[in-house]
Amino acid sequence: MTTSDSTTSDATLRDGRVRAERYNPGAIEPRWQARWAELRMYDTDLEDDSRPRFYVLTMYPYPSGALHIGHWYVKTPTDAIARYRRMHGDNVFFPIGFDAYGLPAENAAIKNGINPREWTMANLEKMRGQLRSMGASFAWDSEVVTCEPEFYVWNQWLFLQFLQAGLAYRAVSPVDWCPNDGTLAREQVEGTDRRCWRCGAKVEKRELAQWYFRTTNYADELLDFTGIDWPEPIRRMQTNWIGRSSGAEIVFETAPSAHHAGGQELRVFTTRPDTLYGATFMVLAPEHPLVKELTAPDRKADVEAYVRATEEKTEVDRLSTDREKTGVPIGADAINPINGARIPIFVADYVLGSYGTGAIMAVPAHDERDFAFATKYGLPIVRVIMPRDGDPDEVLTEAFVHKAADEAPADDRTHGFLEDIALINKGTDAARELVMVNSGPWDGKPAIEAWGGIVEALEARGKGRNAVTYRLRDWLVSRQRYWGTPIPVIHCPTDGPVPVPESDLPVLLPDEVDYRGSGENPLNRDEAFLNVTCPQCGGPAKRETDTLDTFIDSSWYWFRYLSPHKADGPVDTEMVRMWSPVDQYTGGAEHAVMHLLYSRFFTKAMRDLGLVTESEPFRKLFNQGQILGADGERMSKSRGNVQDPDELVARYGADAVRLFLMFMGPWDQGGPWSPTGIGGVAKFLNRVWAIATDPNGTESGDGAVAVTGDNERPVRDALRAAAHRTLRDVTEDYESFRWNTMIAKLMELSNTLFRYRGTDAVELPEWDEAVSLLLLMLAPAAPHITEELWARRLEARGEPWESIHVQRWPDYDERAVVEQTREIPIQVNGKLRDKVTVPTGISEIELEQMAMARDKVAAAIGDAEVARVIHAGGGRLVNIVLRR
RNA sequence: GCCGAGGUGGCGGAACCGGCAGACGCGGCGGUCUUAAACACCGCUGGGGGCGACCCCGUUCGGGUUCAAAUCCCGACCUCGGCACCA
Repeated sequence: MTTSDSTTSDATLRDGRVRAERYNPGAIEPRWQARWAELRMYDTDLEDDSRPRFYVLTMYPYPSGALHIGHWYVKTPTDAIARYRRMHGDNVFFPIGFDAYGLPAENAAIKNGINPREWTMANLEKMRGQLRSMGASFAWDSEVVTCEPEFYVWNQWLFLQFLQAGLAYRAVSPVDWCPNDGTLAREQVEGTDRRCWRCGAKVEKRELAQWYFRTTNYADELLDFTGIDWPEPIRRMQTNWIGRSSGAEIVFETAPSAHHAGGQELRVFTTRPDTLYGATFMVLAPEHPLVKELTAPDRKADVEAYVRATEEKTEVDRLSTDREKTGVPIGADAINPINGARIPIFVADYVLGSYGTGAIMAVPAHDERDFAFATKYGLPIVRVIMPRDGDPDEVLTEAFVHKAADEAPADDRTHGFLEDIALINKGTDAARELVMVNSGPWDGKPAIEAWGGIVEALEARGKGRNAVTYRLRDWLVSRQRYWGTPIPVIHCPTDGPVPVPESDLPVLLPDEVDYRGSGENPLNRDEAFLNVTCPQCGGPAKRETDTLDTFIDSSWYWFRYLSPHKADGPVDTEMVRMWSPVDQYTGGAEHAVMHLLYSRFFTKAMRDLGLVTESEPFRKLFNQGQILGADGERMSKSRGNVQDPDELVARYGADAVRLFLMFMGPWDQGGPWSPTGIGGVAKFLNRVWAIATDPNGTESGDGAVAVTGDNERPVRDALRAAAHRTLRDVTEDYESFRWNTMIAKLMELSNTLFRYRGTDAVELPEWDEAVSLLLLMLAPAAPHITEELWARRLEARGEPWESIHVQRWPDYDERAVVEQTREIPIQVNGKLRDKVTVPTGISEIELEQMAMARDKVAAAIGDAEVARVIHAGGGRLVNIVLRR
């Protein structure tokens, strides 16, 4: 391949010299992109068993219309990882695809009357081109597009398997409902004021029959991150989201009264069974199923009014923590199973229907919320735990909250509460100093003993047991939307919901849509889609019109990359076995409790269905930061602060944009977008170009002297030292994705080489080696310019072309990096006074003498007495300490 | 309120283990080249003082440990992200 034709922009200067060819990314980049595609250089032979496999994955984009700079920010450094691994000889798989189902397509359809499929496909085609303009080494032959039947049929198939395995079920329950977007998963409701994650509208509650996936089955396993290397904040967020609390379920019974026979069981969950004697009332959530039944006739009006008021109350009001507690008595009592005490029952909205059993035993002495409620309504407060030397009659002014588990080692805590009985034995002495009071036989005993002892006592009588509760809910997967995977279910008037037989899959999503300008699911009006016969009885039935949450697609798409067109199953189990888990995943932290948790759930569920062998999807995860708009706000079309990468690419080239994004700062940090500074990396690339194409150029630095016989050796050593030290340090930076310092070091090397430009040094083999190393080190980050310069080097030597991207990553030479001399800072009393340059092997005594002999050092010491001299860090620094 | 990340020049950031604070780049100032501008190239650029060799101050703030602290400890303050009556 000839390389020196199209980029030439030679100009003859007035003095007759020919100006060297300038770096012209606009000419180079598309040419190499086409060449790589033509050679299918990045398609992966998945069967290749001869090399180590490395699966690099970046979160697939939603085809929203156009790439923005944020896509570049995550994808181009990920490409550098892929290219770097390839240079280590790995068989790298770096696929790409599109998360093609989702709301924006429908919103566009409603607004502009465009068919969602056409809209999506047009965007997708445009974005394919943009993705290619990155010069990323994607394995395009493995592309997955989730709105294609060959993909979503397996969503349906998996749904049926889940159904059969009891991992999917249908239930009527209050769901989060967005007026624009319909049903939302709990994770898709954001903020205290509960807004839709997509459109920002206020989310309401609605009672609907919906499909769920049983994520809670895996709650405990999802808490276990063994074997995966994920950022601590993500693990924390998931752990908190799952919210495991260990405690006890205790059975209260209603007391007989004028209107009620009593004996009705009321179960509560508590993390503090040790406080059972201090329970002075009970609270039911307004949604609690027994509220109606237990309410006394004379309390009915009040209770109903309260329950209705709760329903009407906005979620903002209900959930704000600092709101005053409210509630009403229902006119019934309960019996405390431990001591037979009769305590009143209230309904109050500070108890949530959706957590635990929807009912609590209230222990005002030891719970802040219960304390506030009891104080407000004048209910008794009975202290049951106090310090060993405390006064049992002391009046509490606030709840005495002391979680025994706080005394246990932090590692053993789950959510700050007692993990299990075994933990009690780990309680420290401080915990043992908290003793029971007002608790019958337990008085005087340490609270941490009562914790388990009381549960045991209850258990013996069938009134309680150890129990674990999670904040995690099952995953609501139904969406009242058109543009998604149809749920493969048929509703029959006689047989109820009936799964579509596997042989009838896929249930194709009809392409013709009639929106009539409303947001209502058009499937509800599609008679051909709707009317079917029941697979069981053959009678007329209706198809389910809800579609699956698009997060289902992203919960297993990376498995599908390994066999995107496989027609007889969702995954190729053998390929998955070879390639799983993904070695390196990159994407945004905003998916912490959604995609990244769902993916773990799916992997475990698919494992239990025998489809995959691994339990975790992604071995290593890196969360890059987010690029904000110049205004510091999230980039969005509506704010008008979106940066279009195409403009930058047109002006500076893809390599410069890639480098600039990497150079901005630490990758996990992100930050507001500002194009100031992109000129700096462009200048760097220009210099690299000048160094490689025109070493004799004159517009160079003047730091280096001409090479003569006298100084040839030091120049050679200096060139080698610069190149090999850079290689040593840059390799480390690549390994830990520290792009900004990696590029800074390459800039330093190029600055060094630039200073030698135009001198005889460029005739030395060490110069050639340094230039070669510079290109190799830069290749993963700036693939086009390095490929071009590499090709020219080969051409100049008459060697056949071979891509720089298949070269081996070089090893640095230990001998080259050894320092002959070293500059040692000399401190007096910790203040820098001078520096001395000494041979590296110098003894401490000699160094000390040299240091003392320096004028500045002597002046700083004056006539004070030297107390001692510190030689720090293996001769890195000398500190002379004076006697005071 | 709870959990997490962070606070270093005019700006983005570097300093990984306590050991020369400010690498690298942007911006700014001065200069070379040019009719001019752009490009390119060279020099200076944390603050203050001094003619000067140099000196003092300086990593959000206040304490502490240490020969030595941006780095470790204690206590504040501020910014960002997540969760939010979870019994």
